[in-house]
Parts: sequence; C-alpha cells; structure tokens
Amino acid sequence: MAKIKAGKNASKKEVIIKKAAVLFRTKGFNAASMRELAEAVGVEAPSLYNHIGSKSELLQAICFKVANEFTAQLDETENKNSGITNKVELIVRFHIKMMLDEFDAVFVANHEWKHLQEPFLSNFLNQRRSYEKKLVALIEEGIKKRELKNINPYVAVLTLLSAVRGLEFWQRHKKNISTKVLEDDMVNHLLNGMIMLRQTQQGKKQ
Amino acid sequence: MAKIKAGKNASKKEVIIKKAAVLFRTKGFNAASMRELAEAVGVEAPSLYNHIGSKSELLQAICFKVANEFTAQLDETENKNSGITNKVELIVRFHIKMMLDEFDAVFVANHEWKHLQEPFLSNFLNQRRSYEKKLVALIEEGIKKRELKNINPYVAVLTLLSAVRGLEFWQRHKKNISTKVLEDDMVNHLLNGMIMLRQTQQGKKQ
DNA sequence: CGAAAAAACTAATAAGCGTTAGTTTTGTAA
DNA sequence: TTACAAAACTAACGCTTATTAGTTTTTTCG
Repeated sequence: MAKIKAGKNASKKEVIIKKAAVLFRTKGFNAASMRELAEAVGVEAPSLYNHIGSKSELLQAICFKVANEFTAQLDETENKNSGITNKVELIVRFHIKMMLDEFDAVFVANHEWKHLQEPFLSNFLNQRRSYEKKLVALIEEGIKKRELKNINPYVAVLTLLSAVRGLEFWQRHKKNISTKVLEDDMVNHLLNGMIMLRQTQQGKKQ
Repeated sequence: MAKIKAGKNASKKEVIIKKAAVLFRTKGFNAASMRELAEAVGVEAPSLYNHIGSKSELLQAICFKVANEFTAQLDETENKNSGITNKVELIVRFHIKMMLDEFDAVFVANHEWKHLQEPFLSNFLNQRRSYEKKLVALIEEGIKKRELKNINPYVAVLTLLSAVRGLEFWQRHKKNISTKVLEDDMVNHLLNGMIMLRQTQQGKKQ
C-alpha cells in the first residue's frame, strides 16, 4: 500500500481525465467511446475501471474543474481594490488565458455539460448562472459610477462571454497571429465598445 | 401519384426536419434517437423512413439550409453600394435575426456539424471557411479606407461572429429585454469597438 | 366502388455501447 | 523469496441504436 502512481507526477486517473477531455472535445461526449479512450491511454477498456468509476464521472471531473477555476478567479477579482474597467479587463484576460491554456477542458465544459447527470447538471447550471449574475452586477456598478456606457448589462455580459468563448475557433489561425496581439486586440475591441473613455492599456500585461 | 402532402403547406419531410432540429438542439445529434424523433412526429420509428433516407440526411438538411442562407445574404450584401461600416452592420443584424428566427437550425449547424459524414463534413467546413474569408476581406477593405480602426481583421471577425453566436444563450433572458434593445445594444457594442467614428444608427432599423 | 400508391405498422437484425465478472500478470514491500 | 495488492487482461452481459423486411392500413384518384 501507499503506492506512488504513474511515472511522472500525474496519477493515472489524471492521465485518463486529460485524454478524455481531448476525446470528448473532438468527438463529443456521446460519440466518444470508452474503447477509444482506452486506446488513447494505451490499455484495454475494462482496465479504465480500475481507476475511474464511470464515463459520467469523467465528464463531471472536467466540467467542475473548469467551473471552479472561473469561480475562484471571479471572487478574487471582485475583492480587488481597483476600478470596474480594470476588473472587467482582468476577467476578460483570464477567460482568454483559460481558453488558450486549458483548451480541451474549457471546450468540453462549454459544449458537453448537457450530458451531465443529475444532480451534477443542476449544480453546474446554478454555478454558471451565479457567475453571470456577479458579472452583470459588476457591469451595473460600472454604469452607476459612470465608468461604463449606459448599455444593457445583460447584453454586455452576453457579448463579452460569447466573444471570448469564440476563441475556440482560434486554433485555425494560431500560426498567423501572436497570442499577445490576439489578447490585446480582443480586449480593446470589447472594452472600447462599452467604456466611457479609454486610455490604451497595451503595455501593462497582467 | 402527384400527391399533395400533409395537411398544411409543409410536407411531412419538412415537419420531420423541423422536429429533428429541435431534438438535435436539445439532446445533441448522437443522444437524440430516431424513436424519440418518431414520437415527436407522432409515428413509429420505422415509418420515418418512408419520408427520409437516414438520420444523417436530417443533419445534412439542417446544416446546409443554414449555411446556404448565410452565404446568400453575404453575397447580396457584398454587392450593395454602400460603406463598409454599413455592410458590417447589415451582416451582424442578419446573424442576430437568424439566431432569433431560426434558432433550432442555427444552433444545430453551429454545434452538431461535426457529426456530418464525408463528404458533407468537408463541404460544410469549406463553405464556412469561405464565408469567414469574405468577411475578413471586408474588414480589411474597411481598414484600408480608414473606416475601421487598424485592428487585426481576423480577430475582429472572430469577435463579431462569436458575439452574435452567443445569442443562443439569449432564451434565458428573453422576457426581460426586447429584441430591438438587444439588437441595437449588441450592434453598437461591437461596432463602436472597431470603427473610427460612429454616429448612432439607433433609429434606422433595417 | 375498386385499384394503386403512400404510409403506417410489427418484428427482427446486426452492431456498438458501458460495464461487470473472473482471471492473470505486474509491481511492491517485508 | 514469499505474500499481497494493484492493475492489467479476456469474455461476456444486457441494453440501445439505426435500419430493413414484410405486412397491413389509409389515402388518393379514375
């Protein structure tokens, strides 16, 4: 007992979850079979069950890891002592970073959550709703303080979140543009559309 | 022979496709079964095959109908005799309109296309790539003519398309805000972020 | 009405799925 | 080396899937 797992510093379970994220992203949760996953891991399908409980459990692990990271970052940002514009920028940049760094997992959380089983499905949706509400409140505060234009805060949040989510299409153009250009251009495009006046923040990378 | 189909002016096949779009959107292509679809249509599963060729064919019909509508509108707009800013606005407004009017089909085309079989999969992706290229060219022309800011045109297109696509989340807030407010706020948010100077176009609805 | 076509039905097929059972191999530690 | 646990294997189960075959009902039209 007290056995040290797998060659590197990742347990076998973590390896399986990572491979599952790639597979679920490329083929979709339902179309991805445990036999395929097993092949990617380098093992026969039933052997997976020595490390995991079920296929569903894999989806849960992926979705909630992502959800928790976003929630934690938002809470942290909310408690920062800075202007609303700056907070919104930090949040947008974090979304972009997550999209680029943990692409598979974020993609799966965005697209395959509907295949979660209860009660995980409800938990996930509640968590997401709560996230959006906090973001709307932030925009509302910005409008009240005259930092942001008098736009509908729901529409603003919808626009922001959707635009960064769209980075999933980024892979195709990856070679042509640097990550920094992408991030700055997108942040500026989105924030210029909503703030009252904007000094460029190009040089001050997070 | 020469038989007039189904009670209304929609053929039974069209009814099946419409119900399929709803089902594919809510459950995903793979998770949606022909038995469920049959129940929604009010018939036993094998009876569907008197009207359609296969489940795949349904997905094809949905995806290409949407793709063709977008392509047609873009071609029409390109040939208009007006400024780039105006053209971009027309395109954005068309995307919003499609999202609101043909929600199920657009959603399926956006999310379930990967389950198309070859050669339809390649056709679909080529068509989408071509659409994006035309849009990039339009933005580039706008930059050249000093109508638009000197942003990266790929990023701009990515941001625009992703933001309007995000309207799929709109259903949740539908009751709170009118479609007109949504459309104008989003158009202004997105265009204000990219144009050089902008007179408000609030009153001039398409 | 009577004939022909359209569209429904029941029954069944083959294939693929996630998962379990039972067994064998591998790795660790005394 | 021996003993035990972890993790691999093979085989198989029960279930669901899209689809086909064959038959019966419904609808259409001269």
